[in-house]
Amino acid sequence: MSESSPPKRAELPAEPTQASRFSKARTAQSGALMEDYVELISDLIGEGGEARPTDIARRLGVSHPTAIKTISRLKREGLAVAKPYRGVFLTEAGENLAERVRARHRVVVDLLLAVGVPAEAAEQDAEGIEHHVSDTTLVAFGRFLQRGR
Amino acid sequence: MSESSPPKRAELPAEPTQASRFSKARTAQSGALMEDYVELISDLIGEGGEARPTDIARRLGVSHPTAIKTISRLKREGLAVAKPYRGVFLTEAGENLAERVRARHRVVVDLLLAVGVPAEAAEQDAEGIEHHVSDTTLVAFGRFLQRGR
DNA sequence: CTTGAAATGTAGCCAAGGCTACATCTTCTA
DNA sequence: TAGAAGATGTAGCCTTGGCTACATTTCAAG
Repeated sequence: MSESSPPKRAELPAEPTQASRFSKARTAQSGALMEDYVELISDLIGEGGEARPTDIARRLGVSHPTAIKTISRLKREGLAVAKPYRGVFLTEAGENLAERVRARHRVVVDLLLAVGVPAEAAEQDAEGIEHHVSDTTLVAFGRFLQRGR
Repeated sequence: MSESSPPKRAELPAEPTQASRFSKARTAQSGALMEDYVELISDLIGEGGEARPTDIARRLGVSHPTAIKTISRLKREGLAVAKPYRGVFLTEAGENLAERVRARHRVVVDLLLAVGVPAEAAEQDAEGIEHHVSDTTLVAFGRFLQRGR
């Protein structure tokens, strides 16, 4: 193919940068649900000693079959274990993930509060925001909070 | 049904609050793609006078059929218009949305920078975060930035 | 020890958002 | 002005994350 032919039309520079930004945002969003489940299961076990699909569904605001289906994926990905009609439990990997998610959630909420977001909105928005906060940003948030106190 | 029967098991308080938080986070994420498309289309038209599906696909990092399918949804929802083999254009509603999204994006990036997030990470993360920033939080961000300068 | 309510699980449906493969249209250029 | 290249569009498939409807299992009262 001849390299000499000039661009036919506008020819934008392709910008792989922007494309990868969008891709990454979408990919991040994919694991978000898993993170929510894992964190919630960990919380439920902490609160009442067990995590039942029905409680998970209720807390997440979804139907119980939806919860059960997602729990299957959790099992498939090695984050949880569950035997039929018994509760759900986290694997080592699941617990680790839960702890990381919990820590990140705290930092995000604290940061929102620190910049003046009302408590209610901070909790609300953090639920969505946290899944898109990279490690780099998380560290920056931490430093900012440190400075502030 | 007899109200007298005591709870059989743990009986958690149902917490509609938390459930609705999660639900809202998921719903927000649903419109995210539409917002990205609308903003990008607006940008492309601004840059080169037209928005072609191929360019949209490239900038978003998806295949062109995916872009085309999403553009159909944009049309279906009254945000864009397009005639076959001609470019894509925004309706009044689409333009308005684009402007709001653009403004919000700026504020989010600025806030991240203001709290010390490195530029690269700020741009990267803002792409995902912005879709979960409520009006309340946006206003708070604005005030914080105001104070800072 | 029976039994019925609540929990759990299964089947099958839907829309969104991806993809590849293939078909068709436009447009630039030789 | 005829081709070929590139843009556009269509078909069909996949996974995720929802749902409802129905079947099965547990378990606490009676």
